[in-house]
Amino acid sequence: MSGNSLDFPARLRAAGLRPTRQRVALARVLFEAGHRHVTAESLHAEVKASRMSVSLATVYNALNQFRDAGLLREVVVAPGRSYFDTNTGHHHHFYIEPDGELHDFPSEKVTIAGLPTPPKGTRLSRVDVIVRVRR
Amino acid sequence: MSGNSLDFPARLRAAGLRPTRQRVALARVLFEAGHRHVTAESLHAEVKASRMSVSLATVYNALNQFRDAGLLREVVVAPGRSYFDTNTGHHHHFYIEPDGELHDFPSEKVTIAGLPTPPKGTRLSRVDVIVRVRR
DNA sequence: GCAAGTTTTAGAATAGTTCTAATCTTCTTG
DNA sequence: CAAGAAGATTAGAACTATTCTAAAACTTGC
Ligand SMILES: [Mn+2]
Ligand SMILES: [Mn+2]
Ligand SMILES: [Zn+2]
Ligand SMILES: [Zn+2]
Repeated sequence: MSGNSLDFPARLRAAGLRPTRQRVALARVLFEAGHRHVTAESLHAEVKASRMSVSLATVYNALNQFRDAGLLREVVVAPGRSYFDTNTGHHHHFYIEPDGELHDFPSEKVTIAGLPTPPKGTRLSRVDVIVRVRR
Repeated sequence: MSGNSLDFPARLRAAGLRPTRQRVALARVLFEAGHRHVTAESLHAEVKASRMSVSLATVYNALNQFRDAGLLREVVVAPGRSYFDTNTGHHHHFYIEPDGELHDFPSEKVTIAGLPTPPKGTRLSRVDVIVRVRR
């Protein structure tokens, strides 16, 4: 009884999205294995290799819709490209600079103490920790 | 006896850069007041308003050279644009999401405990903390 | 099955950034 | 301080990631 069933049409419907062939194919690639970090281009290449072809515009549309629906989270670590993360829970990232690889690490064991209060008139939205490493 | 004198030609030379008219004008705008966070476009607009005109290509060249020389640091917080930061010391950022504003906060009072060790074959390069807030 | 609303798509458009190559400036050397 | 070499600036073209447009193809509820 996992909250993340493999019935992708149902999961899309639950998120308020019509389960079109393209969205189901993308959801399958994104969610059927463990957590993933993809770019629009990498996902497009992957889904193309998996028989069903989906246009790049649709990949961008789906990634933005999935993010807006809370199925994905967007991660900005490098100028010029966005990553989309199937892990929507609290966690942080290693970013391996030369190859552009992202790895999760849990936020549970990490303690951030002494953060100042947000500037006047603002509310906290999210705290991102990016540990940049090189080979 | 500040390490950051207002003799911009000398500072540029010390960084291994020829003190051309354009670079001196940009350095003045960037470094003569306190710490700043600029984008290429915002710096271009600012320097244009200050009498001397500098092409956008030169602004990009100078920002990249200043960063490579250690005079600036590049901050990636939003998809599609880079910020350049005149504060090159250890510190972290508030990012005010709707308006794209960046504010520093010192890393001295912030303690990050329990960070996992970098993946095999990698060395730590930098830890970025971005506190995203909205109005 | 049909109509009504949605989605997909190819290709055009846009935004931020980098590149090209001609011109101009700065520096070195005599 | 003049001349030449090396380096910098610039306009505009090119490039990359992403979004937009509008026409054709789907999905859905009846
Ligand atoms: Mn987006
Ligand atoms: Mn750059
Ligand atoms: Zn992640
Ligand atoms: Zn800063």
